Parts: sequence; structure tokens; C-alpha cells
Amino acid sequence: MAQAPAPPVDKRRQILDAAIRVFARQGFHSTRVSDIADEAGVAYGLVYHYFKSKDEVLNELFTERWSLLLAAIEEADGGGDSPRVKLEAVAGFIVDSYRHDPELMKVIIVEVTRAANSFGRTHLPEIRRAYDSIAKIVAEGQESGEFRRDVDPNFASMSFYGAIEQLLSGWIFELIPASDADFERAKSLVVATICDGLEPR
Amino acid sequence: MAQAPAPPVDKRRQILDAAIRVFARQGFHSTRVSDIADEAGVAYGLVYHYFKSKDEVLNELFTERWSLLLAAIEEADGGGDSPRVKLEAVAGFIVDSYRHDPELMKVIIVEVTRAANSFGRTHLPEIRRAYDSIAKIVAEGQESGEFRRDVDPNFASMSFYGAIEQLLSGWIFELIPASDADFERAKSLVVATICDGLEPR
DNA sequence: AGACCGATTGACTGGTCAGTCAACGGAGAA
DNA sequence: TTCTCCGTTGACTGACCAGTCAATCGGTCT
Repeated sequence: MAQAPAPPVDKRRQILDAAIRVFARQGFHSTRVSDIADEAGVAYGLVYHYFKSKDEVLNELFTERWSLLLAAIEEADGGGDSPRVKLEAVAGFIVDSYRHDPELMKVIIVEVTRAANSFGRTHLPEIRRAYDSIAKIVAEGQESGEFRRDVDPNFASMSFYGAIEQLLSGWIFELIPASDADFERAKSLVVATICDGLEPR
Repeated sequence: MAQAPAPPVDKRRQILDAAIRVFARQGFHSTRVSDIADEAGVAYGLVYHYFKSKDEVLNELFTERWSLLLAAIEEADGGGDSPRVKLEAVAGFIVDSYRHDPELMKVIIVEVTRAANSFGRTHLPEIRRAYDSIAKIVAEGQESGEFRRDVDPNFASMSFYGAIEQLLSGWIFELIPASDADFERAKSLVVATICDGLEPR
């Protein structure tokens, strides 16, 4: 009755991790299921033992990480910090996610968040929840008078998130330098750009 | 010797326009060449008379429009305006492009600009040229003292472009309202956000 | 009229994969 | 020892579709 499914957990994780690498390298679409199996060192059919389809593998990867992001944003909003500090926490979390696992973030951004016709559409509700949470932070900032009121919170949220995602894209495609120092600088600079603006005060 | 290829121009255009509609509706990947032909009201084989491949149809659409964008950015930079006005011109052009032909812009953004693993990669040089031109505007603004100097121009360029593209994405997916008034407001608000910042002055 | 030539047609082919499934193996239960 | 369960294997199939090509059409030139 009582079983110890030690290997199951193992192989499933192995397949997911392999999928991250292969998706990051070749893109979801030009990845064959056999590529994932090979990379994971398991038989083709085993992928279908643990996942309903190739799509489900990507869905799992996305959901796993995106829920962390949502939690992080909501946690940032929870504390009694100023809206600016909250935004710094959000930017920091996203940048650190990239630093911690660039391949996974690449997959999530390239194949889901920006893949509007396939997975982006599927996960729109979850993605939207992130935008909404950021908008909430902005709205609160406006109420407290720390942010100007003539910019729609949803609008600001899109700009803020768009700027960050574009930065990640820049790193992914090596359009801008991506050293540890750059990551750190980026965190405060996005927020500085969005909160203070480019023009000198 | 002298021929009047009146119909050729016609049918080719017809195919391109049909492709815009179908790509916008179904996405490049789930569009069959036969869908394009059907939508254009021509025979399957004719698509291959005018284009080397399905990819070439999309490439053509992208290049056609992107070269206009590049020209617009460079023209904006050419005049003697302040950097802020130049950025307004750039934002204005992109927003107007969307207003003028949302389907085409959707295709370009979704299938090329953000399709990092397929066409985005192919067209990286052209896409990058846009980022670079915007960065140049920022750099000039810094030299003249109209922009602060502690933000790297490439970084600012990514933030600015990323914010705009995210707005278009928001419109495309109906995450934010998209009336004519919204478009107009967006133009000045993106620039206001980036130049002045969210915090009150 | 007849020859020529590019535009147009659409049936067909070759190759590619996602997903299936029947069989194998090894660890515990009886 | 034998049975059972389930994780594991990989050959196979059915569907799908980009791109080919031989044939037809229709205008122009001689």
C-alpha cells in the first residue's frame, strides 16, 4: 500500500531540466520530443509517461516559475514599503531569476510570455495577474501621493514590465552586456528610469 | 521586349495582404500556405511563383514595414528638435503604425520582433538598428545636458522601446483599452513616463 | 494562324514528428 | 519461487504540410 516513489520524482525532474536546456537552445518548436528524451538520458516513451504531451512539459515549466513571480510581486506589495521600494523588489526578483537560471527565463519569456499565438494565449490570465499586481502597486503610490496621478496605473504597469522584459531580451540576445555588475545596476536603473525619468531633476 | 506586368504586381500584393490577415488571425506557424492562397483567392502554387517559401512571405512583410520604422527614427533624429521631441516622434510613429494597420503590426511584433527563436533571430540586425538609433537620440540628449548621464543610452533605449512594444501587446491582447483617444494619450504618456518619471516633480 | 512565354492551376510527393502501444525488467508481496 | 505492479523501453503509425511540377491558360508578337 505504502510506496516510496523515489525514482519517479527523479526522472520527472530530469526530463523537465533537460527540456529547459533543449528549449533554450533550439526553441520549443524545433525541439522534438526525442531531443528532450536524449538530453535527459531516458527513453522516448518515458516523456509520455510523466507528461500528457510536449506542450504540457512547457506548461509545467512556465507555471512552476511564474507562480513564484506572482508570489514575489504580491509579497513585495504586502510589506509597508514605499511604492518605489516595492517596484525595486519586483525588478530585483525578475533580474535575479534571470541571473539564477537564464535558460529557464529565456524559455519562459521567448516561448510563453512573448509567444502570443501559442502559449502566451493559453497563459494570458496568469500573465495578466502579474500586470495587475504591478498596476496595484502604482495605484497605491498614486493614492499616497508618491506617484503622479495623470498616468494610468495599467499603463505604467505595462511600461514598467515591458522595460524589464526588454532588458532580459537584450541579455538573452547579447545586445547589451550581462555581467553581474550589469544585473545589479539594471535593478536600480529600471526603477530610476521609470520613477525619476530620464530628464534631470 | 517591353512588357506591362500589370497583373503580377496585383496578385503579389493580394497574396501579401491576405497573408497579413491570416498570420494575424492564426499566427504564422499554424497558417498553412493553402490558407494564404485561399484567403487571397489564388491557387496554391501561385504563392510559390511570387515567393520562394512561406518564410519569405513573412520576411517581405516585416522588411517592408520595418524599413519605414528605421527611416522614421532616423528622420526624427535628423531634425534639430530636442531629444524629448525626437522620442515623441518615434513613439508617435509606432503608435500610428499600429492604429493604421493593427493586423500588420501584430504580425510583426508577435511573429518577428518577439519571436526570438525564428524570425527574430534572422532579423536581429535590422531590429538592433532601431535600438541603436534610439540609443543615439538618448546619447545626444545626454551630451546636450537635457538627459541625465548616469543611465546608459543602450539601456534607456531598451526601456523605451520595450515600454512601447508592451503597450502594443496590451492593445493586441485587449489588456488595455484601445480607442483613438487612448492611442493619442499613449504617445505622450510613454515619453512622459520615460523622460519625467512616475514620481511628481 | 502559329509560335512563344509568363502567369496560373492544383494534384501529388517526400519527409517529419507527435503520440501510441506492446513488451520488458526488476522490486517487492505472497 | 512465482506473481504482480509499474517504471521503462523504442519501434511504429497516422496525420500533416511545405514545396514541386507538369499541364493549362491567355496575351503578344510575327
